[in-house]
Amino acid sequence: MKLMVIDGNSIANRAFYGIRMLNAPDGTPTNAIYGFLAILQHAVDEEKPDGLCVTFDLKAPTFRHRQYEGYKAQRKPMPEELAVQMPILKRMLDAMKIPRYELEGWEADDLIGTISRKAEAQGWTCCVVTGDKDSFQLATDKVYIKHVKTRMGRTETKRYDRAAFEEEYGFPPAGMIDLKALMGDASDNIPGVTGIGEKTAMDLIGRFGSVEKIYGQLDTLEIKDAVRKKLAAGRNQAEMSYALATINCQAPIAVELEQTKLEKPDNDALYTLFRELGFVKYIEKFGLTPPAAQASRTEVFTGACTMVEVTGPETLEQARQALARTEGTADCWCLPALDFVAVDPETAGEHTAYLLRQDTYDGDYNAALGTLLSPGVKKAGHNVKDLQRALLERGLSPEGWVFDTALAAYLLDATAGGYELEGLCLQYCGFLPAGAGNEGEGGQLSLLDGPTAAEENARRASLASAIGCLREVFAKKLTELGMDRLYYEIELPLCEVLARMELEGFLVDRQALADFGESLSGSIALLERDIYDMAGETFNINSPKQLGTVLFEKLMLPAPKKTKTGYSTSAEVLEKLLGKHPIIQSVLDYRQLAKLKSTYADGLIKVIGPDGRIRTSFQMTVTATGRLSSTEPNLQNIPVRTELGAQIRKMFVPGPGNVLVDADYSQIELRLLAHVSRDKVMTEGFATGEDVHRITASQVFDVPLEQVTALQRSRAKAVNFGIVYGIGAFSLAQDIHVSVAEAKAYMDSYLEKYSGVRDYMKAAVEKAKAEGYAVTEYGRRRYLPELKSSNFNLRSFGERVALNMPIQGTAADIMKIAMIRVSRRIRQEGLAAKLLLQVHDELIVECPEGEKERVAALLTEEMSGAASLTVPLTVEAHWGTSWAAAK
DNA sequence: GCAATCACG
DNA sequence: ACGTACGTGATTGCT
Repeated sequence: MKLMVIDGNSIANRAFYGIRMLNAPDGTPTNAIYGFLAILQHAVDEEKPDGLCVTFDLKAPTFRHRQYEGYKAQRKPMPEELAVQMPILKRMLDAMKIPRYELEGWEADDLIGTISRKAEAQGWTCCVVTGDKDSFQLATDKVYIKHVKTRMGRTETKRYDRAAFEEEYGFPPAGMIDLKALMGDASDNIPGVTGIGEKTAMDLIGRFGSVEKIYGQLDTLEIKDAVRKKLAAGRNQAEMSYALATINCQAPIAVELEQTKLEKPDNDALYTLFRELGFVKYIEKFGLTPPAAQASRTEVFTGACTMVEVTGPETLEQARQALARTEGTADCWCLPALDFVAVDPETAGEHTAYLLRQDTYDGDYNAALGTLLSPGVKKAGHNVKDLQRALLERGLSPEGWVFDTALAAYLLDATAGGYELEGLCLQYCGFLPAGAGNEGEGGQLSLLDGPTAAEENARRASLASAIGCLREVFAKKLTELGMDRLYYEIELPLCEVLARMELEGFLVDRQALADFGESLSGSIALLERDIYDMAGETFNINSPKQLGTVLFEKLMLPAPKKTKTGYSTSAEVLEKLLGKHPIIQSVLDYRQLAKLKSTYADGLIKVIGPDGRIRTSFQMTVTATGRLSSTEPNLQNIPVRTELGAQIRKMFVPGPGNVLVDADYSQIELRLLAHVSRDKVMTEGFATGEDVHRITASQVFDVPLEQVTALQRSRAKAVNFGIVYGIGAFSLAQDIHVSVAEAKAYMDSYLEKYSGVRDYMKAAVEKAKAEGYAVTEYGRRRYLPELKSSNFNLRSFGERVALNMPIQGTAADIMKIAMIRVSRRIRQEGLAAKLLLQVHDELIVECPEGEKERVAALLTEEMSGAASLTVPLTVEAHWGTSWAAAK
């Protein structure tokens, strides 16, 4: 029999510091709980114990405090973020039916010692799971320590039984006490002998065995006289430290090993807890089901309805009629794969769900889909933009979508990370759709038998009905949070605009891209040879590790300032070394060309469609601020800043007879800063139509506008940017290569001249602190639990975000409004123009040559008119026969 | 699967 | 004393 004893506080601590911040849906930090569970699971899997229990420290002073008042005196209190997790962690253990032991006046280690001795006495093996070394002294032939280390989010364990301990330390486990008696323990404030550190102590114990033996023959030991002196002087300290470090295995607790035997968790309690914490994965892993009280609700959405598979004209007509009866009420739910349509059994008056699948439909599947999802049927879906794109690809109408559960979840919490239907359903509706977790994740179920067709259909029905349930909950919440306009008038209408943009794609000149790639290959080969020559060896220049070794060890270039897991070889570091060795320039050039080739030349060629066009995918639920992002490929980071990189933009072209029109907002974020801060000076500056950075330079450096130098303007520009990001003087100094004092002077001068901005910055942070979130002019939120953190860095980050999010986010809102307006105007005016791309403050449209003036004017009007601010919202539009030419 | 790097606004 | 700017995504190397 084997007992596993877990050192609760120690493991919670490891988990807390080793795992990135996690939050439950309500904002409660959960990283320590999550990590504890992960470590627990891992340890149980490895050790397969028969019994399991956890010990905890209590706040009350222990007998050691009475022995020595300095004991743990300088120990910092547990961080608030961890402290709030402890009661929840204990609740979790209770729900898991894992006994936990804590005793006033005793430490967890004493309890562990007591329990392990008892287990040993009854012939059990005992495994102690801890992150500290204190309990190593407990190791015997039957008791071993499983030492847990977390680093970089990974947990590693090492087993210390008596033999392993002796091998590593060179003396038996009990020597651990003697070791501490001599060297002390800073974290517990155990003094040890003054002047004796780890090395000396290890040596002494290794050679002479124990404190007792050392003091018994102190005068004759073969040691340096200095050490002998220190030992003699510290005898009292050593004896007291010995006592403090000794784990007392006689704690008065009643432990019945029988009680520790593994039991099935309390399903209802654990389900409820995991649901509160948002631990969807663990609900699946533990096979938990909703408590009976919630089950009735689940049933409505899963098993209770009849399933009609639409397999031909007859069933199609039946489904069409059912849908017609529900017209206008949005009770048709569509699965992401566009292969399932369900009708709410309650509102439709009949408990029926209709399933249409391409593989089982006998007839024109597209036509059937068009019938079920016609514009007149008001539909709710999850990721509507993708559904619309799929419909458009089949030549069907993308209209009639009135709710998107993914978008709603995103507006409710933009930093949640993912918006899987299963997780949302659990979090907001209180049940997990049937069959969730039975697939994927390498679960055993899927390895044995796949679900039967009926089970699979039930799963789909359940998922589809989750959309119906979520819609009810979300619609209410959006209204409560004042997000109706943002949702129904911005996000939802934008879906169709984006779906059409994705479908359209951007034509690229494949041949030119290939030629460019070829020419890069040539240059890269030359640079490669030069670099190898200068290095005196060949190595992988793409490997920062190898490059670091060559530059800083072989060529002995001056020690780089930045080190994390080795040398940093970033462009920023290399640029500082530019004059020192010719290899640096070559490496920088190599890096630039390699990037252009791999990511852009080769990377883009790979994704060109058969019609020569590249189709990106816009993500609407990714960013914390409300911006879009672009993936597979990312068309929002096509090079432009360097001349060579900008070549790539020459290969983005219009179709025959067409031109590209490019329109971008001029300084939209700074204009928004002027607007939201109501700063008089900045607002007036924008009203004059002068260059903002120039105006700022004139203000900050106190010179007339016409005397502003190029250097002053560029520094002012950096300050302008920095302010929007909530920068500090240090970073500004780094950025523009001036002293910190000088940077600070610029910022002070800036905030004095633009005092409205200073007031705004203060007010924005205070407001976010009071309300718990930052918000845009259109009501988009970003929750900021960081603002309450006791961690200085995390809190400072929250403060910068509180400044930046309303600005970046409002700009994103305005651009979304503009896109919808532009799209409507193009349709109203009957133009052939097509929106192709959005790059945050820029729109690219392709249109026939003859439309270019009208389109440029239209873009300018609709973008400028998308918001009315206290400053003009200026737009610049250009056209040309490539993206490069249209800038 | 993560870290380092670098492309964009 | 700390540690140093907001928001993204793709590629590469390495464990």
